[in-house]
Amino acid sequence: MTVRTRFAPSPTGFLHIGGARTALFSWAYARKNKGSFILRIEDTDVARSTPEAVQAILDGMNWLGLDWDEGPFYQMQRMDRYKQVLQQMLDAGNAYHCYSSKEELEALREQQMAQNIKPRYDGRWRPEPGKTLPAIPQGISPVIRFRNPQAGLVSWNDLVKGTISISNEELDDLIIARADGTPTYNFCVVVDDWEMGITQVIRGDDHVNNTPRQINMLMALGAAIPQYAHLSMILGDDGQKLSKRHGAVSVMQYDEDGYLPEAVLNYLARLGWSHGDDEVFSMDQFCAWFDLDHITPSAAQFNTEKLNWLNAHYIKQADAGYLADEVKKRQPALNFESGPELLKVVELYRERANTLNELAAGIVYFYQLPVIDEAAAAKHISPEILPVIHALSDALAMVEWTAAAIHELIQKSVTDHALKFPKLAMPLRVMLTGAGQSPAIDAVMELLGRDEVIRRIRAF
RNA sequence: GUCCCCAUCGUCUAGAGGCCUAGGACACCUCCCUUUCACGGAGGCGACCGGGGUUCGAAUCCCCGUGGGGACGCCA
Repeated sequence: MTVRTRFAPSPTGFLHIGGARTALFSWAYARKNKGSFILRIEDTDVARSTPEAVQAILDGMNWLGLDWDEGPFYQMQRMDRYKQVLQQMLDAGNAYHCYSSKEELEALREQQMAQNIKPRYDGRWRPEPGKTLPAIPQGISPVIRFRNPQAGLVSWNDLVKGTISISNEELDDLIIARADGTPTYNFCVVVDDWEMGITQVIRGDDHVNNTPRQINMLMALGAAIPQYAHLSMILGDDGQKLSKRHGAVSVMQYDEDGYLPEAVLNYLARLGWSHGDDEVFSMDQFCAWFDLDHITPSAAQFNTEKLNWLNAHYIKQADAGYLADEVKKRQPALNFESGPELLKVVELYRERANTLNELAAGIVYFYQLPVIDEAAAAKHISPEILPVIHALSDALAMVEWTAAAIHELIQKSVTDHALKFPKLAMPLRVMLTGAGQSPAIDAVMELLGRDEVIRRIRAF
């Protein structure tokens, strides 16, 4: 059977890191098995769904390069079909109208909680042979409930967690259509997974409890039951649950912060999944290796340090032209025509940066006068060394302008004055770059250019 | 409260009864490289939640604790 997986976010916010990993695994499973990956937007919560959120999710998927084969399908555009199935279930006696008010149900819940039992619908409107239903109240539009089996066990072999069994006694008759007639989440999922021919449902483990209900409905419809794989959640850097107000950020924020999609993808792939000791791999490699057997069932804590390490790795590997473009995008105010070729500067600086933003910030002094770190200046630029540097700058005016020749010249000056190399290199570094750390000073000088180097030295 | 799930270094993980005096990666520490800071290289520190079983043998299987998480919506 051809593998068909899906990613089914609800457009109530951006695509965050947890959703991204769910999408990644679902996508990879389809790619690995030469199947199809379907994108479905679950927008039946009209009050909370927004077109902006849909776009944000699409943007996130695109940035990561998670391409889908079918969709995006929008559940709100499938209303007619849901209503048909709803009617079909009503006709077959698998569903029924319930006239209980929200207040009534709330009271029931509170009463059950007070008795320390699991709150659930008591079936007061559930038709049974020989049972007399309450009189239908006037002016109330009923909801539709699924007639869940009352005995037996629902169990499935979860591809991540192993066998999970839940007794039907734990389940109640869930609402599948609201009073206004719109179907609810669990019902839409069932109809869609069925009709879209989903073979493996890969989703967050907050859905474990929905699974037995969905299986029961699928069975009532005579539909094939897909396999389920429930991914555990991702915790924040501090071990706390991610939430809107705590650590949950859009994947696009990682773009803004200077992370490469390759790094984020590679990091996410290794969060909860492993392939022996392999840590760094491409998405092609990942798709070839990916399996559900090696997914951890336990929750994983996000670790920015490791992401940084991977990001630094991908910056070292990246095409210099790509890095240059990213730097330009991140330094819109700089005039790159006024200094050395950006490609060369990027090559010099790339291995010192963990993020594109660090790279972009690090190369600024090549294109505008640096802000001098006063502490570094005080430490390295002494009155005694100044004449030596000035003499050196005179000599620089006529040396061949290559890093090697410049280095030789500095070395000669060092020898002539019986100094150690840093005695000259450090003050030069501060004068030219503003700070006490930089790439090799001769390489910096070569790129900066003779005129600019002499100008900056003469300012002291 | 009820039900479900989870549990190896600080973190991500390897581990499917003997290959484990538990391996790798990030972080941290030391040394090397060096012109500073990085990069890179070599080392080091560091874990099987507890208790009972099963077995010749358990990180691995079972049970009970403990701890953590999730679900219990006319949200998804």
